[in-house]
Amino acid sequence: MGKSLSRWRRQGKRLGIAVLFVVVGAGLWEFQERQHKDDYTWMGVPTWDGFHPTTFHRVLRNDGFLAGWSDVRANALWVSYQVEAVADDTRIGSRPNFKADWRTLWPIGTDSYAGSGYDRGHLAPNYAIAAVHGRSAQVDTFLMSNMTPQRPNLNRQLWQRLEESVMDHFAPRFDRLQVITGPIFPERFMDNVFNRVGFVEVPEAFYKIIVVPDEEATLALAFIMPQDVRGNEPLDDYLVTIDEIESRTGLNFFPDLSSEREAVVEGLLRTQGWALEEVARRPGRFQ
DNA sequence: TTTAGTGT
Repeated sequence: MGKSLSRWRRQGKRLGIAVLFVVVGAGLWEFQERQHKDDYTWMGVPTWDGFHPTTFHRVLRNDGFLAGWSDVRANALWVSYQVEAVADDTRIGSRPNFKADWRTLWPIGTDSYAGSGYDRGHLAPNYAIAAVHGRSAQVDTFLMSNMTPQRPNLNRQLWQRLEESVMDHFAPRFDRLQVITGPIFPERFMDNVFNRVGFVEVPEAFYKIIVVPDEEATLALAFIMPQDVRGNEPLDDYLVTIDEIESRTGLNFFPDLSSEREAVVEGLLRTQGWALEEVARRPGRFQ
């Protein structure tokens, strides 16, 4: 009797220790996860309301950026990263090779865009991530989970000019920026469901949100650029409010923003302070 | 090939 009681106690103790390990481990994991998200986002990662297969996604952690991966669209619905001003003469390492990403589940190979007429367009950009976050982050931007089918005129010209403006014009003005970028799909899922490059659904447009993450004086600039552009259009032709991007993507950006500030930051189109006119017509590098 | 790529 006494023997079985002490064995029971011993087992109880072991179980207690195991539970303690799980609790502490889960707590550390959660802490680390939150830390990681805080480093790469501002006012929370994008969320969505209700259950919709087209907005449902899971967060992939990369070095230098997060990606909200949709298994339904085989696209990242958003990528989130921060940049800061770097020296004018900053050089980055040579372009890494594109790389398949096993986390996507879909077998998206580096050659799966070949002959499609679409470029493998970066969502989180090579240059900005490399210049700010280093080589291993740069390598992660070449994961196929960070690619989306983009028409060459957009990717190599208009979109490239926008990305260049972020690092060469906006970042030096404000020191630090929060950027969220991603694809936009036609309103009706069935209209576009078979419009794919391999497994990857082809977006009709792309958005980029650029925010000065200042508690008091939040400035935000947002763009939507369609696939079919010539490439030399002025950047400010594509300005939109964050609200418009939210309504076209079904996502909620900066969910931790108070509703009063959200109304201003997301609902109004304010370009004061950005000196957009200085870069809007700057030519691209590749034409 | 200056921060974007494809294709030979």
